[in-house]
Amino acid sequence: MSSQQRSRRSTKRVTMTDVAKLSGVSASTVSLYLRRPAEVSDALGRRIQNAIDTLGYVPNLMAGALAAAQTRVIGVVVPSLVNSMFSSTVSRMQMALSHHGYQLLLGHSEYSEEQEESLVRAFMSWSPSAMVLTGLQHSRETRRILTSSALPVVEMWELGSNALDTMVGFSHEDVGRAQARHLIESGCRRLAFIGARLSIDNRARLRATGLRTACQDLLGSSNCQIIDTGTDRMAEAARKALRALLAEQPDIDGIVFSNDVLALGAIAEAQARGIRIPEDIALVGFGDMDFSNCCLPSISTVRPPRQEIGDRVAMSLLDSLQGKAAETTVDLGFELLVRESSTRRVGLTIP
Amino acid sequence: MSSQQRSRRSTKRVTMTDVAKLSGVSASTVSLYLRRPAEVSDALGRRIQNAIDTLGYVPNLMAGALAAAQTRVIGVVVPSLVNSMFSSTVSRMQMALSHHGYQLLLGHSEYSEEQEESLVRAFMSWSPSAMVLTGLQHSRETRRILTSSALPVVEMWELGSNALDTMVGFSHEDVGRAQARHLIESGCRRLAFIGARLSIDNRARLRATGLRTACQDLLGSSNCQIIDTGTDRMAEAARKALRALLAEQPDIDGIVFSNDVLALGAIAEAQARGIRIPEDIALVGFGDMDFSNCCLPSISTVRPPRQEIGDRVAMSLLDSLQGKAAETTVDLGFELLVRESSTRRVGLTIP
DNA sequence: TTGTAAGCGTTATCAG
DNA sequence: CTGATAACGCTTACAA
Repeated sequence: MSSQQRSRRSTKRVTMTDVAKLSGVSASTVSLYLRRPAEVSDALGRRIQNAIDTLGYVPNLMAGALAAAQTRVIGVVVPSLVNSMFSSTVSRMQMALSHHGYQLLLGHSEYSEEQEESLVRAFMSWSPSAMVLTGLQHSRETRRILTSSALPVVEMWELGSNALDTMVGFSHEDVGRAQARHLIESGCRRLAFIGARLSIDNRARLRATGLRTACQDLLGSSNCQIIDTGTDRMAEAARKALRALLAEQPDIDGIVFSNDVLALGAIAEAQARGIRIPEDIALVGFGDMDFSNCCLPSISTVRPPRQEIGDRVAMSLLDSLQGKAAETTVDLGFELLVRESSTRRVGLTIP
Repeated sequence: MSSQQRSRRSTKRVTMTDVAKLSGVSASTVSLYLRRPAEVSDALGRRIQNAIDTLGYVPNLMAGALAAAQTRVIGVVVPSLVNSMFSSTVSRMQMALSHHGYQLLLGHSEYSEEQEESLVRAFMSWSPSAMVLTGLQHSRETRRILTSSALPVVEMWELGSNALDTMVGFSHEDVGRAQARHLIESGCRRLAFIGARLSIDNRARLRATGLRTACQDLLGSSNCQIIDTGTDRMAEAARKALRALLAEQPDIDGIVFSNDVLALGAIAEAQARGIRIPEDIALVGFGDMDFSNCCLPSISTVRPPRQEIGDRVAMSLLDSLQGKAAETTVDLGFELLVRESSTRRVGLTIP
């Protein structure tokens, strides 16, 4: 009758059972108290809380998640952590969601669909309660995994067709069009687009497309050069790009950049070559970075709703997590900020 | 003898048992195959892999973590996600650690000890395998929790005494001293420090202290004003701070900033007032931001080892996670980048 | 090399 | 409102 004792690793952690023992109730009551305190009598509640405090009990979320078959985790994939636009969004999401007991599992894809897929895979094994992706472009597998998971999914920072579930963002093509219209109204006639990472950054490409479309529509010319700089040392890459652009097309008078750092680099190059901004060339950036309003000339730019996106994603997530129906498309728009780099004195530039 | 059947939520997920059944082996063999494939015969291995593929099995990490009493999660707290210095570090950590199957649970404290504590608390319930904090300043409770957890802990971005476990970073006081020395060698005699968030950013304060110490040592004067701007709209705050500074002390000839955005703002203000940089006032920033080398004048600054910190933290973590002893102090140093904003023509400035 | 069975610390169900 | 007790899906000690 060897009542064999399986020796098992002794996790010296304080468990719910310990709390139950100390407070003289059953574990299920402790569990109930923790999850729905109102349903436990005051007397017991106090005793339990007491035990928790004296023991320093910390619930084991793993066990809880396993038993309840759900976690309070939300997987988030952004292209880059270093890009402060996405960080702002994530930052706001975290603030809002942590208030409701959710944790963010954060990953960056470096603008690669494969990386995104592998992150999604990794996140899925945590059985998250929801997933948030950036943009609408994903690998076939990513789409399949997410679709079949039936999880709430939010795609942010981009609007379009073919969404998985919910979209929160704005139209990048509209941004490009607005930038073009502004430059053209300022008197520019030969526009160009200088972007970083255009080959992989779908949203930047959409803005370039919008620019070109507007050129076509407003100027009747499809001659709008689009230049892709490398990915590193952006400001310097912009200088090089500007040099190349001017060599080929010296009469350029308006340039749109995929971000403000590029614009700043171009300003430096222009100053070095005696090109006047905005008189000779007007510039518009994207992102409204911290410095954009404080350089000389200050940079006209587009402010994306970076924080608003975070807030709305969180809101949407909380809604669907609580079973409420949420809007499936949230268009947050954007703001064109006209500053010195594109403000030409009237009379000088009207053709 | 009512052999009562507890009805339980049917998690329709594919489990390890399903895989086992389909491949005609036991669950433990599947488990073994997943963890140490070499110890399973090739034939079975192939069959198991097959079953996994056809079923689309995704391991449940919760269950695994619970059973093994350990997770592949590392909790990371940074002051701010939006500050790209920390993002770079985190980004590199994630790259390195994800290769070894670790996930990062990321949180930002907004430079508040209380927020940090509550994040640490939240992270602890995931029984992480390690924790990473920023800086050496933590609440008493945070220290207690971490100390008693016996987890590997890394404090990064700061060096000093009183570490919890391992430190990876550099000396901010040394940075301040180096900045002072550089300015003084360039001929400056009346220095000042303009910082954002000085009241809560311990590292910036340490740099200010270093600056003041060096002034004392090299100039024999403790007259080195330290100004704290607000936390928002930094570039504009810097303009205001510069104005205030000049009103009070018009003979200032060297200013150190707690980051490059502030320096950029000050440059704008100086240009607006006809103050020549660096001839009238020499400027040194901190952070080596993307734009620092591309504005006019380019900003002299200090490049912190942002990415190196991430790499070394990951390395250190992996070491201790594998039971190897790791260095407890890793000093990565920093680099003073002398650019136009502090390069005075010789002869002009020697007193 | 493979299988058996005992946990891991919760939550959910259901009976009191 | 409270308490037994059976899952949850996996790992691991141990036996075969």
